[in-house]
Amino acid sequence: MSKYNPKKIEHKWQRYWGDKKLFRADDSSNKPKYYQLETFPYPSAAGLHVGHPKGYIAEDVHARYVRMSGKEVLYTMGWDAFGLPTENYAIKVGKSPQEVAEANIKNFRRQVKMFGLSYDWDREINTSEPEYYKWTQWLFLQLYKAGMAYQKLSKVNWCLSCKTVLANEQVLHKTQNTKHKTQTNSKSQTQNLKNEESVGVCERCETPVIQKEMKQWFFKITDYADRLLTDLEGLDWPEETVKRQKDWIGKSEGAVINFEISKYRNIEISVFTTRPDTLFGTTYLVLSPEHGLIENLKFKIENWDEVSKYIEKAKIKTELQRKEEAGEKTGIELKGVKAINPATKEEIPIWVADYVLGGYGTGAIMAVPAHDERDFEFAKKFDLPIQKVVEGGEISREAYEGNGNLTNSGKFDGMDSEKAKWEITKEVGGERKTQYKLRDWSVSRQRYWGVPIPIIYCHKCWETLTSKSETLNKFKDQNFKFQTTNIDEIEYMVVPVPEKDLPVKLPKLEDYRPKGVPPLASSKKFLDAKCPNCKNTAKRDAETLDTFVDSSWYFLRYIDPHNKKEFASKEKLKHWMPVDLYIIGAEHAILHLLYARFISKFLHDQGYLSFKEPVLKLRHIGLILGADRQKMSKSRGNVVNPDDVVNEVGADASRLYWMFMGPLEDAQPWDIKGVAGLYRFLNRVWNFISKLEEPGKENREANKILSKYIKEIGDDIKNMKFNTGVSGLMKLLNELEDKWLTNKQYGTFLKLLAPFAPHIAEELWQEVLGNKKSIHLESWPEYDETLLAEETVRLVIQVNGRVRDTIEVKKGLSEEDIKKIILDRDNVKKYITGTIKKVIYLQDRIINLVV
RNA sequence: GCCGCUGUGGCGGAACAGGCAGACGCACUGGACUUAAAAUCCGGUGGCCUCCGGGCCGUGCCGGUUCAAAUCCGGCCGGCGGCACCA
Repeated sequence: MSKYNPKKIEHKWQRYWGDKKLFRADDSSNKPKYYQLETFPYPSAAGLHVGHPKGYIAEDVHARYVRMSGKEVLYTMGWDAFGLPTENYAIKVGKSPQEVAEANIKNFRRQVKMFGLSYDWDREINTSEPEYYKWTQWLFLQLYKAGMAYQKLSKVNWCLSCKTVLANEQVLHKTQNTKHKTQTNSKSQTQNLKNEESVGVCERCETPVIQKEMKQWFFKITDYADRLLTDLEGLDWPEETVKRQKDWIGKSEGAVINFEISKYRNIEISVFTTRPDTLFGTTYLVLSPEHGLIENLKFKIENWDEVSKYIEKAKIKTELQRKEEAGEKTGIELKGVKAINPATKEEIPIWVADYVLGGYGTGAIMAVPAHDERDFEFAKKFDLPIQKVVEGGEISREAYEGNGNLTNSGKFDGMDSEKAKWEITKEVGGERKTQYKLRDWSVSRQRYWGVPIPIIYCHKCWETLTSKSETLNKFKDQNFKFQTTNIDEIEYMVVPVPEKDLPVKLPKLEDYRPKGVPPLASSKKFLDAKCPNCKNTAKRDAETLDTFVDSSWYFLRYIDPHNKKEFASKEKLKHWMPVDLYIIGAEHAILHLLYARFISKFLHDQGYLSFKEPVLKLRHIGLILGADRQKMSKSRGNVVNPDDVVNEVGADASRLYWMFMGPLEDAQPWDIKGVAGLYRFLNRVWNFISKLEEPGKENREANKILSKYIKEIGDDIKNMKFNTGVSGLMKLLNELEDKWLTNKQYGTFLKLLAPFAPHIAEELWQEVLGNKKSIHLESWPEYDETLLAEETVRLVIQVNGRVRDTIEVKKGLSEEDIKKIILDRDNVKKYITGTIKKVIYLQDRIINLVV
């Protein structure tokens, strides 16, 4: 008998499955479809780390089980290849991003393949290939046509020295004082950090980063806010993920109320409030530094110098700094102007403060210090009046934010605040309004390694447009909601690249380093374009799309990855979508999933898709931590490379170990020592072949045991409890160990093992048992109910709630039967000191005698 | 600060839906085999006490509900993650 040698068999079967295309997803199969999706990885230079395989193996075990259960499974892999880290790495090593990405993908593919995952490799995609990004650009154009893609000025992180936009993750959060590394108490360390002033600096040159307004493309995701919220109902998603999406969308209901400016009654300040019932308690207004009205009031503001200085300072603060300072209120009064409270008709002061955000609501608030904690703090600091208008708690040290009956509110006194909200809104001519925190999705990136934005800017068209109305009509015919833009003081017509000209290919460059303009702008060949409309010279948009756009629709491309006419055929989409199971890290709970849902809804509205929600069932994978229980990172030096693990014990034992470590969604520390147990287990499976029995001498007891575990292990996989599934296999083998099995019985065992350890199962199935077809084409075994019913159970006997005895009994006995049997037992009699007052009996499980 | 998750042996974890806490594995340990070691196989392993029959305690802490609590309720403490002035 040969010894178990994973190296010898694993590669062999991987090639066999690949050559036979065993896991090809058949579009025209008449089996029920099942679409399984997992995060397609970002192929970094570092290669796979041990966190990746956890989700992949779990999906593979599940996919193999679902196939054995008679479904046609679509399960494949691709590469989210565009993105900043690759570009930066390429610059660092002096290669092109194309070369780097290609090498990374090659390495990732090799690593992924060594686990023997049952992907349909014919559907592999790569977001950085023109065949893919052509459709990303097409998607952009559809959004543009529908008026869902537009340009506006927006704040970006800008490094004055590198002259480039920085992503949030490129802004280092640097503290002014040096950290004391000897400090061991983590609590006091956090305390220290909080007291230090921090600034955002460029990761490359350490120059402080400022906020700069730049023209950026946005997708109008806010149009879908309400549907993104309500359609979350009914999805089989982790509760916390649904909640986080809801919080992110941030729906709040309130009213917009206008305040007149005293003496200048034609100017009004609009505020959004969720508490119009507290209007009588509004003792001042606050504008955000960005508020447009401030400039309008310039000549009426007596302390303009101070005000403009405050505003300038506030504007260059990075988002990080603003977050840091949260709680420390600053602000300045606009002297010389007053607003009129529409409820009390009294004059109230107007302030500017950066605790009011420009991007939310109307960028201005009515301050009710008695009933809002932030207003309260501000009022205390600047000595502003506090007027209580809701009967509730004391207002001395903090605001009362609850509901109650009104007071000091004229004719509304005594009214319940919920009711008063809308009564008061009506009284002052306000308007009920629903507000969302969700902002439009900024998609422009001033970087090279991404999808070029398929837009051309034409000055000539703009000139004609403004002089001749027939051009205008021409654009109308094209069904575009036409837009114009201003770049460096020159006006342009925004002309979308015609679909027939897609893809706009990403050119190779000499130099990828940022130089103040996007890298693509330095390529004259790329930049110069013929206007598709007037045929004159025009220029291309030189920026690229956020990589979240690439990944917002990749699961649609898997369905029809080689389609040259459409992003995917309608029939195929209808057949395979929506996704039946998506396993993804919790870090993607908001952005990626929100964007994917948004794009699906958009394409649905455009008539391309027949479903509203792309993912029916979602599960998260927990992190694999280092042996030190810290997040794995290069700097901590606790990173484990999966290559080493697979080299050591083979793919099957590794797969089992990943699954055995613990629940899928929990984080677990990596402990290589644990792998040994799984390797031992597989050896025992292998060595069992010396105990195979002739047919006809089937051991009935073994069938009972098998039946029990067919059910248990199948249920575990279905419920994605892979850890107990593996322990089930071990228990099963332990229980079979002293028995002889027929080939058929051993084959049943191998089928249960097959989803978890596909190579060894295949080897034993074909080479030892002599089967001619792959075990992975077999059906999941059926269990015998009558055998399950024959099993005896161990009944627990309690007296006064304490376990005093156990007894082996047939299933299904009545309380009377049980009592007859147990009352004679010494262990029971011993504890029954008086009369039995009460008996609690749970059939086949427990009997409790209360005396 | 707010929100979410989480706390079980030396370790990873198990325990249907309130019903034997610690399955399964790691590590450790006793034995068999071996000249020896490795591998393998058989056994032990929460703590304390024991007259060796067993008894008591035990799932972060305090209290409650129940015949019965790791599980349900109230309060507190620790760990992890997310959000962060959203009017």
